[in-house]
Amino acid sequence: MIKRLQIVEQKLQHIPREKEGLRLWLRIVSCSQMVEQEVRSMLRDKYDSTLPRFELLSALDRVPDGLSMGELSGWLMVTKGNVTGIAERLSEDGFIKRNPTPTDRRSFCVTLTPKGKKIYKEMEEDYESLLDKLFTDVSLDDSDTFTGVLAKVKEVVEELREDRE
Amino acid sequence: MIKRLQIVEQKLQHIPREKEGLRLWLRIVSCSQMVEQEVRSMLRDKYDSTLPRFELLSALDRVPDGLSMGELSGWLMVTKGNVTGIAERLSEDGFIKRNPTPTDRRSFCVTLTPKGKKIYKEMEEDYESLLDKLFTDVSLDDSDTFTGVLAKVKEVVEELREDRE
DNA sequence: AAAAACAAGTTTAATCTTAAACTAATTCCT
DNA sequence: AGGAATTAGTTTAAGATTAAACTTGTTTTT
Repeated sequence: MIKRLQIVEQKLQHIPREKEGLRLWLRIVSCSQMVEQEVRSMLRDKYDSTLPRFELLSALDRVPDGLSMGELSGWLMVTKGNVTGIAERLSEDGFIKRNPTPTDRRSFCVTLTPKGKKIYKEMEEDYESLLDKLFTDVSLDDSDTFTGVLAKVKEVVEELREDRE
Repeated sequence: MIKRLQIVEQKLQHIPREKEGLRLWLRIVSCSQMVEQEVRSMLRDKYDSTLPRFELLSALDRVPDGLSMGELSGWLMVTKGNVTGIAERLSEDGFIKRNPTPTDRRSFCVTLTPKGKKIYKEMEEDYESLLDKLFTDVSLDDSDTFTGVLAKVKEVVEELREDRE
């Protein structure tokens, strides 16, 4: 059985040395895909849940006062329509609650229910220990280098977007 | 208007310094999301196309003899059912062709049509110049560090998977 | 050669995702 | 105050994605 790692390397061989950005990008994507796959498997097998659901719960857990649908959309970096769907299902399962906002009748304040808090705590523990395992070999130095690079790239994207507006 | 960058940083503040792996992972994810968003916009606005379509064409462009559906699935790291759908739409648009394999009647050899080759070449140029722009500030040294880190993480994931089998 | 095991792709049902159009509420402008 | 512009969130239509069940063809085993 051929390893996915090998496939990616095979893919990268076709890319000339000058295009280092492209090379790096493809490596980032393939690594992300693999890690996400692991996280998804864990969430599905152990909690019958998904990554988007987990991420929404995670956002709410970090902001005990709750978030509006729009804030969730920004926080998760997905469209508002997307949040509507995920929140709907989480709400049906009783993990979150959509409270009316007194000052704005269009808006909700979404919060975790006790049930949601409880399940999230368990998920979070498994999630963090999985990532800890996967990133265990990464030194603090490398992590800092990495962080700097990612920040630069994100800055460039931000600038590009601002130019468009 | 609040920047996504700021939202991510806000998110990360809640994470204790010990959990460096988690921190790094969230940074990778948010950076990937932003870059992918840019690529998607470009492909949609300029080619009325999508990233999965582009990636399938890209795989075929690099292997002129063609790939089977299963090979495409491995190459793109997605399920076979997923490939079926994307290939179907690309085929309808006349960008790819599914040729029968003489030695195995279950299998196809998928190749680019001339039309597909032509459009891919144009897309590829835009894609590469976009990534070049986004990664322009990344030094070769940093890129090497990065590559090492990513390789390590992927190794760990591979090992984890092997253990499961 | 027949049965069993396996492999290549497709289908299905569910969730996710997006962009764009839409509804309803709020704010801004004059 | 009253109309215009903006904003919060939903809906819609189409594609992407997955896991699991399935169909058909190939290989292995006995």
